[in-house]
Amino acid sequence: MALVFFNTLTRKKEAFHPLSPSEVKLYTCGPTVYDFAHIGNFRTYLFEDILRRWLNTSNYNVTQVMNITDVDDKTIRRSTEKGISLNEYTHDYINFFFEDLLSLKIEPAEFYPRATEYIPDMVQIITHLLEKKIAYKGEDSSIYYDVSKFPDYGKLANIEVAELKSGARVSHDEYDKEEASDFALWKTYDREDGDVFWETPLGKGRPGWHIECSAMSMKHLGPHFDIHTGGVDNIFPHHQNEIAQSEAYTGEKFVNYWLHAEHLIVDGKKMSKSLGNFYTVRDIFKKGFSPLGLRYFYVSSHYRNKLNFTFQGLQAAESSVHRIKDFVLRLKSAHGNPYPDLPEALSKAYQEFKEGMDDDLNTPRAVASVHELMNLLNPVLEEKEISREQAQEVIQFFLYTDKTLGLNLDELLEESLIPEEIERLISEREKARKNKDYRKSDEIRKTLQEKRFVIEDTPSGPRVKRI
RNA sequence: GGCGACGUAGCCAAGUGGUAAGGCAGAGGUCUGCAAAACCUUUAUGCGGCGGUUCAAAUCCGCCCGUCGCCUCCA
Repeated sequence: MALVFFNTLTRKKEAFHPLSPSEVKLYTCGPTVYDFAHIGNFRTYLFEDILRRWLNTSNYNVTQVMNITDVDDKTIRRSTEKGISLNEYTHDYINFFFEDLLSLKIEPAEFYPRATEYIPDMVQIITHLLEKKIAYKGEDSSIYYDVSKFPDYGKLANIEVAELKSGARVSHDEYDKEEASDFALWKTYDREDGDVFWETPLGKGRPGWHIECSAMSMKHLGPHFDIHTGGVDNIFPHHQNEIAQSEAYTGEKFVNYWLHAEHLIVDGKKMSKSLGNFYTVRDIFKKGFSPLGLRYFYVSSHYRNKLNFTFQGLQAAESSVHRIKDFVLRLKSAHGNPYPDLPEALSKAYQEFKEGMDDDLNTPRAVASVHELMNLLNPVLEEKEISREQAQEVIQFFLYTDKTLGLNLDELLEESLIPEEIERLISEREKARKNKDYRKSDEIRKTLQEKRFVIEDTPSGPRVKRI
């Protein structure tokens, strides 16, 4: 089976065909850097990482852009409150964001454009839209997009614009635009903006939110590209508006596949600071959970289903990661007789992993194939009925799956090399144990623990692990 | 009010017509000087409820119940 994605645009699973046979152009909506990103944000970024990794594994060359929104109402307000410049303020949160990406082993995108660095590109698009009479200047001198000029407006979210206009939450009085459903491309300068403004042919002001993504995506990926992703909350209005702006500007189709990640909820409820169920990834690590555990937790659910975060669930993920790591280390020291059924089991595992991933990134299915193989081989390993060469083949399978799952198994295998000094202590301890000198053996175990190695005695001798 | 998603074991989660994957937790066991870890066995006559279609339904249809999301700048 070939790779299929659920496309929000058609609300169907579609076979994936990039515009250019081996290249994929991918735009992923990134953070607004007004605060630390939370575990819900990272669910989406992790989904995008899995997407990127699977495309790579499927032999596509991926060019990924992730924008950084470093100017908006919140960043301006908070930097003003703190009494520092917008740049100073966002600088820190950009760094924190990259640290968090790194800790979760999210592979870097090719480009991380910042909104403030693309003002001229936005101005160019807006100017063109004004010339085409698709945009207009409102009573407050801000520039708005006239959605009635875009026939398919609302299609992405399956929303009728006619109903929008009478929507309960929209009050006409508050706006200087002609229709409540129109949206801002350029916001004219307001006192509250402080020293955040750009003098442009459009007037003194700052960009609206949606326009940055149109400008930055098209700049790096061209007017028409393959995949655009984000959280479900971005479907409307953000992504709809991007389509309207971009297609009106270029006259051609903007994006072929729109993929959206469902939200993470906490204890069955929307995460919010007032409920006390709001966590950043840093909060999670402070509680003693590992980045890989959190990664596995995200992967254990399909990206289009709501994911209910609980500490019990996270603990389960941690346990699963341990089990996988342990299995891989066991494989490393395997040396027995060849296991005749291995080739069949392995090819089945490869096939099921691939089928799961190809089916709209069904990670729970893919992960199950890994566990099934472990369930089959653990008893085999117990009986030493697998050869060193075969164990290597199984390790290759795990490394293959790990290119997508990202549990750092390659590093684990490298680290599993035990320094000579440690080996010496282990054999010394074994000697003491044989002589029933348990005081000495326990002492050595303690010493090893201080050097961050843990000993596990098994019928076939001691095993050592790094902690 | 409009649009939409979801409801499978104690918890998490696959499965969209052929008789319930997988994980965690629990229970029992193996191993062990102790410890820790690991490994093995085991856990849903049933998939929110009630009807219907069918030889066959978690899967299709209808109604109901429940949870949640979006509906103008929240991933």
